[in-house]
Amino acid sequence: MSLRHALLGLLDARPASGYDLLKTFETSMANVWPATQSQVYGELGRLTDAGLLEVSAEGARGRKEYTITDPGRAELRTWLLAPEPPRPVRSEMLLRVFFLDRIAADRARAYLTAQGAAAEARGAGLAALEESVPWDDGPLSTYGRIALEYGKRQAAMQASWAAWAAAQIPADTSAWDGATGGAPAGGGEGGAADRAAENQ
Amino acid sequence: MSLRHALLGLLDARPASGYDLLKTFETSMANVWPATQSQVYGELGRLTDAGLLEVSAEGARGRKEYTITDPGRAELRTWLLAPEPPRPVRSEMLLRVFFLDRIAADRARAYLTAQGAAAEARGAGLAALEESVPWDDGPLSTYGRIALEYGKRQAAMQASWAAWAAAQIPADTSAWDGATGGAPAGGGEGGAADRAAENQ
DNA sequence: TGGTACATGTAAGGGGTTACATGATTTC
DNA sequence: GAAATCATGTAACCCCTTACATGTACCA
Repeated sequence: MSLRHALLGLLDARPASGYDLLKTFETSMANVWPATQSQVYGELGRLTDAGLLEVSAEGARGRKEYTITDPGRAELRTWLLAPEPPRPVRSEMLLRVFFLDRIAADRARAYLTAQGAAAEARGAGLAALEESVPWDDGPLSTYGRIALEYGKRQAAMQASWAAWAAAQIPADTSAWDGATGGAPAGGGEGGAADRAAENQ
Repeated sequence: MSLRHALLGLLDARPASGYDLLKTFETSMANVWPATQSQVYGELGRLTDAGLLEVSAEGARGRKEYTITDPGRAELRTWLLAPEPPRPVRSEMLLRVFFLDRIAADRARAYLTAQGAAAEARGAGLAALEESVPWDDGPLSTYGRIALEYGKRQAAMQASWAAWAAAQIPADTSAWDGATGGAPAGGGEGGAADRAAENQ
């Protein structure tokens, strides 16, 4: 239930309306914890009912400004300090890799190359962003740079992995014929790829 | 709707029962695309209704063995070849980083250090797994190694990022007092951290 | 006055998690 | 005979996405 904590975190910095928060979710937070209009308004209502937020002002056009309450701040700090168990990770990309032996080798290579190109584009976008931000020595700059650095390193890792991976597929895969997609037939020993993805 | 494709991919290799598939989701696929019992049995029913699977045998204890059909294979290949738009990514860890200025610097440093240790443990687990698998030159080994390598590189990247990040937090943060969590007050210019996370 | 931005809300449906519920077969 | 394993199914609930629905204020 982290949308709740994202809202508390943003409102802990300054009061805001649903509309204000929504813009943040569509821009700044878009790649960390995106949320839709429907979700934001709904959760603001629930947080208010729960006493973690309160409506501190009502403005023109039905605008409601929300302010975090003491219980809300307590909840935020609890969440920040509690090492909750990591949620299950799903990677559609790795799922595809898992089954890439079902398509022709050149198609598989093209898929990996495209993934690499996409990662490089993401990395370039982040580098440009880093240049455009006037960093200082304050906490916002420090943690902002840390978050941005994660994205840059992840993009770089994905790009180099994809290049490496594409090169792993041999130019001549004629020896694979018959083994491709065909059942290893044995009643349950599982293929190497099965075991390999464990603990990814 | 990738659970569907995970099931088709597994059944494209060999027929299996829901119970068999379930074991795969709890072990081999656990870190690529985990799924629960509830989900697997439900989706197998829906896939059968849709004609992408068929019940090819019924065994003891009500066991049903599912086999992929031609339309099922076609759907699998379509999915493998279609570059669908990437789904939104959510990272609870980065969301916490985003708000780490709300807690004391030593707590923040401890959080990052713990993340690094967890990543190192994952990496070690993958290295051990790699050692234990009898790799060959076949397609299963090739794509299995590629998937595993992704996990190893990601773990290494996370560990080194976490170490770097912890070191970014200055030993003396007394200069941060007052700026921490306090609203920049301005009506919407946004802090550096906001902008920094953009496009992560 | 017409368009854009501001501003909030609801409804339907998909996918996932947890928990409940049941029964057959094998193994010790 | 008891326990573990095999084997399937259902119900409730949560979170998210998309789409529908409505109305106000500002600006050119």
